[in-house]
Amino acid sequence: MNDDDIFRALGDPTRRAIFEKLAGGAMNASALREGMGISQPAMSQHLAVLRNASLLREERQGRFVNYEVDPDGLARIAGWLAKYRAYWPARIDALKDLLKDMDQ
Amino acid sequence: MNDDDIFRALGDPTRRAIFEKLAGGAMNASALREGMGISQPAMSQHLAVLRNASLLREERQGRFVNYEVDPDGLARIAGWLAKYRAYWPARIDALKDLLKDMDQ
DNA sequence: GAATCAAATAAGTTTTCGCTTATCTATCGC
DNA sequence: GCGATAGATAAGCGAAAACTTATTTGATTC
Repeated sequence: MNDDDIFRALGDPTRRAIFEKLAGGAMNASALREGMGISQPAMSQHLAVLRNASLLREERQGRFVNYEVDPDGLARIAGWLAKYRAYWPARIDALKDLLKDMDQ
Repeated sequence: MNDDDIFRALGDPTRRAIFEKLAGGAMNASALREGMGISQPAMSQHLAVLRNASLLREERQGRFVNYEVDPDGLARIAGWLAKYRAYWPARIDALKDLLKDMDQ
């Protein structure tokens, strides 16, 4: 797992959509596939890329494999971003939200 | 400019290296090229991709073109990341640093 | 204007990526 | 064990991406 894997994984719009969907709650691969017009192997391959980037974790449950967001990958992005905080404009709503959230 | 352009731009290790270098201070394309074994057109193409993703800004100065980090792209990543803050582990040094920085 | 230098663009080639179909592995219920 | 289902893996193909060399554009200096 490194920055390269992470950014490359997120560079694909389909994978970002998958990640976004999983952020709403854990799900198995078949459930994930619903809605997005994607073949089973394609989904499996995307999941492997995301998992390999520490953006997802898998947990086998019988015949199904449940996927969920892995905070490690996100933390890594946050770390990368933190290196450039000198450049962030002072007033970004997202950051203010973040501050509020972390402050309590 | 959208998330797609941004993540795709950062998906390439050479471009991340260019960005990292510029984060240390504005620089023209030739200066950037020093150290990294990259041809002039390749650099120019990479810069175009980064600029197109709002990660860099250019400013022509006579015969040279000075490049610098554009906060817009970074803000966009921060925004993307903020959507998933529910998943961030509470104790990440990078985030604590960030908090300290923003708090004053 | 001519020569020079920084950078962008054009065109072509090679490598990488995302997809497909086909097959394999693992777990279930009978 | 057998058939069915969830998911992973293999192999191959077409499109996109990153590079190359060659050329062009723009600004400088003489």
